Amino acid sequence: MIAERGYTATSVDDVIRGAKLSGKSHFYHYFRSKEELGYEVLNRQFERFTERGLAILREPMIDPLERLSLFIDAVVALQVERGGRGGSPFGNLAAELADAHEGFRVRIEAVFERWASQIRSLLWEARPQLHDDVDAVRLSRFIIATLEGAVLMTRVKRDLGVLEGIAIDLKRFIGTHVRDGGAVVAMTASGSGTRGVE
Amino acid sequence: MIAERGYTATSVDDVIRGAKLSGKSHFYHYFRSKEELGYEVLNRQFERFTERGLAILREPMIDPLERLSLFIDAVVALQVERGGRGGSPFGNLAAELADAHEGFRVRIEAVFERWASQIRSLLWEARPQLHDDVDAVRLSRFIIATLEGAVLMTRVKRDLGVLEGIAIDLKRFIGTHVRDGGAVVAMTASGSGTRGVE
DNA sequence: TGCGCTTTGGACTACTCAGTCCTAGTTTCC
DNA sequence: GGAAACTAGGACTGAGTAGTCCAAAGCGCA
Repeated sequence: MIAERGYTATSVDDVIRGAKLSGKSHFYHYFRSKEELGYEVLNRQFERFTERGLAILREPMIDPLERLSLFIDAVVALQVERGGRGGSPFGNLAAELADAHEGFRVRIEAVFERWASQIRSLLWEARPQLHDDVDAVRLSRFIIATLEGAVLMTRVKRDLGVLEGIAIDLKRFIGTHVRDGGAVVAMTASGSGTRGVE
Repeated sequence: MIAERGYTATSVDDVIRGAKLSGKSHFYHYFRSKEELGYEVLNRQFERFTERGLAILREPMIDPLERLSLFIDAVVALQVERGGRGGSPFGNLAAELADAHEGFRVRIEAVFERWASQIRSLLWEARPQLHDDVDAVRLSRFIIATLEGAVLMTRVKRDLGVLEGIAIDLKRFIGTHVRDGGAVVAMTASGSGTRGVE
């Protein structure tokens, strides 16, 4: 509920009704405040994202750049599953609370940082295939920002084709960092296939 | 206030206090509802953005790709002005209301569409300098999504260097769409210069 | 049997929210 | 002069908000 409707717009009573609890006392038996619930939700969202998304970045048997491509596909797939609604739980909370609530801000910052560090170490692993001047810090931020922005635009336009198109361009951009050895074509090869129906 | 704190988090009473009005009646003399105020705010934000941002895309005396680079610089500068706080008024409202409030959703969609169409026509103008396979629709969406995502990440990390770095990469990506004629270096040349202090 | 955790259910506080209604004085402009 | 628009100020409704408090069950386990 928080991921879809936002933190402020989700009342404790809504949560209680949604979870079919008996009343306030039941809720406050487990959470000291709504804030604490929000933190816990953010934690669990990140855990889920770690399992279903970031895990791909660490697959040891697959070529790192291929993994990165698969990860981008996974982000697209996750969004398709939800029908393009809801968007990114991190991006949503960030937009809502980054300026207003320092507690959330630092936690969301940590989420992005852990995400970025996963990409950085993948990039480090792929370094023999990449140009020497590739800035892993900058590129990892670029990838995250573009994906977050893409998910947001997709939600506004209600068109999953937006996300798919941006994913293709993002892969292409990553491909420009790859040495032109001839053998490496991982990035440009695997598009996500189906285009959204307009 | 709405751009900074969000629509839901900004109460009508806050607005009245901020504008030093005498009371509710004064406010409701001009706006039928809070919703209508929100629409008007969105309109004005877009007008301001049109004047101070999108105008650059239409400058007739400057090379189109150079204009695009300058526009990206302007987005960065606008964010620097605000100290990285507040983020994009469109992105914020989008994240907050895209799923919950159809009236805002369509209006924000229209904003992004008008923005994208400006970039598309610039790309059309620059077409002699670009590769034949450049997809203007997709590229325009990519640029907007990346900028929106970058502004959001910058706000979370409280580091303007994030936005500046992404802006550089974005220009570089646009540069990969340019024909290698030798003369065209507009994109890679003008970085925004200063790096943020970490 | 008895202790402690969990569940149930509701009453209650103090506050904020958008929006309405009413009255009265002040500009502005035709 | 007079109508219409604007400013001022406050009382009020009805609904929702986070959070507290209390009392009585149900529960598992030693």
